[in-house]
Amino acid sequence: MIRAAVRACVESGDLAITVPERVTVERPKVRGHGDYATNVALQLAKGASRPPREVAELIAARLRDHPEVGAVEVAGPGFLNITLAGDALGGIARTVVSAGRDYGSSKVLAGQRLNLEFVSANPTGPIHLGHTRWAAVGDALGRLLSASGADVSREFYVNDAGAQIARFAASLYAAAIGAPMPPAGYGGNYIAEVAAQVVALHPDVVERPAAEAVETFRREGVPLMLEDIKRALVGFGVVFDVYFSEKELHDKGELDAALKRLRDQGHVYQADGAVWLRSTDFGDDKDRPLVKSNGEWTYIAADAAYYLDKRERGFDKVVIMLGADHHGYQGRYRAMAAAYGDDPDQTLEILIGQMVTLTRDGVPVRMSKRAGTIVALEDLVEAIGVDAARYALSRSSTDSQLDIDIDVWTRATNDNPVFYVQYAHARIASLLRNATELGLHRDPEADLGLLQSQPETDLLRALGELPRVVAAAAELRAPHRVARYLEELAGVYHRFYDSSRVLPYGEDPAGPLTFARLELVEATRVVLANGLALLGVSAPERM
RNA sequence: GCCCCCGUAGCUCAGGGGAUAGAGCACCGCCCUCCGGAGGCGGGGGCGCAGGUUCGAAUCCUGCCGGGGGCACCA
Repeated sequence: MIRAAVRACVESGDLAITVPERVTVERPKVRGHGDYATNVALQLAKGASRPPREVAELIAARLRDHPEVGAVEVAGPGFLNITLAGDALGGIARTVVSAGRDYGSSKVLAGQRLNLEFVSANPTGPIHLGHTRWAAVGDALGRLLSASGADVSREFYVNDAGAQIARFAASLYAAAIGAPMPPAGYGGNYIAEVAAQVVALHPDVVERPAAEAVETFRREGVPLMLEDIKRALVGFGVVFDVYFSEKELHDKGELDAALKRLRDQGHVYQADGAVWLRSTDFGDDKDRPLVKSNGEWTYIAADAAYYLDKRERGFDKVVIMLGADHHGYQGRYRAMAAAYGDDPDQTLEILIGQMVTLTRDGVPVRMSKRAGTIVALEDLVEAIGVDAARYALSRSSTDSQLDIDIDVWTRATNDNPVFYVQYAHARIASLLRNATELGLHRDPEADLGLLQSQPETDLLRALGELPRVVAAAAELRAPHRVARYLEELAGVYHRFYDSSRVLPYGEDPAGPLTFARLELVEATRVVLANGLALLGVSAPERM
């Protein structure tokens, strides 16, 4: 709308500039600044060689011709404050209600094929807290990207090959025969549990020669552990499209193919008995080995093959979510992509999430019943429940370290943000139930132009924000924006509710305002439910 | 030494270069004639420090200080 106004100014010769690709529109914080505000005039003033306020006046004149615009004001150094026509604002409620579950979705990312890899916990133990953060954030991001029109595949990379798997198998074997843990073995009760399951499948395994027995524990134990991980994730509401096996990459010869390709492109050399990728040519701070001097593949070699596999499956962009302790990977990963001839800025995106701790009574929780010295997903869920866990993990920027205080997240008061938002939804559901009992049914023809009070228009404006919030959260890979928006919306709704009676008192008849407000309430319910769904958090009818 | 993240109210945290920097908690004072008080209203209180870029900086750049995490032929 604003771009159209600018274009009109340009076409009529009023402004000698090019129409900008996109203009910034925001919802002003201060009420006196209209429903929407934009700073285009300030940005265009220099190019047009005209004072900002003069530019603003020209654009304002065009905007005033728009049917949905009530008033346009030029303010301050050249801001445009736009007030919508009264009935246009009410129309937001109708838009929301008729779109229902789809409200908030868009096509802003249509045409993008994204591979979203997250969690990717080694199948050598339960999912720990850091992975759990990614489970919540990655899943929410997947939902946001899909809602924004992107074609997303959610992927879990299973590191089922290599040294850590050997240690896992050796640990299982040791547990089964009652031997001491091998050096750098895995601890925790789950080792004994998995070992017992393998023994149940192969009662004679402990009688076999050690090498053969360890191989049996590897072959049977890894899938059992992976099933355990999947179960925990499903219980957490997180479903992957693909569990991708590293071992299959090896078995299919994809590492050899990846190495050959890098070698053919001239980025590989021999030194000290190892095979190296000249990653320093592509901005890495040192070269990286692909094959160790003992002939084994390195992890980065498998990553190279995996990246290539994803690209060959047709993904435009490979998104990988990693913990802060892996941030050093970025350089070599980017270098690897560049060595293949890709532009890492276009095809690779590595998201780094900071650490998570769990505290109870102000002291960090460090132990897990089952997982030993790590805190596992199941410990978090047991402590605060799935909804609170997912919400707590999703409501902060992944750039910030996060501490989850069990006391806060189990409290049933509004310093527990998830309750604050869910309560607003439950309260609305209750109100709508009461309306039904009174025989009042929502009227799609209700006169929404009656919604003119401050609390009503504030609520309408807030409801109108969801599509922008969703699109921004998807593009910026920032699901926490949705949570913060929901908290704000819940507050706006509570203020409306407190000031505006919806249902008629006692025996009073329902009037046109009753039906208008019922539509507004239903629209609020839809937005809260949709927002919570994007975070994978339930929207309860009762609490 | 080098790399990444963070530093905003007493606490936990929002804040996509814009107007008077926000929310919850905590503290003080209020609001129940019927829709869930798990609510609402009001009050005090803040951008680590120093430069720079810009019409405009919490936001971008540089340096410093403080906290966390990395820097393997481990994963």
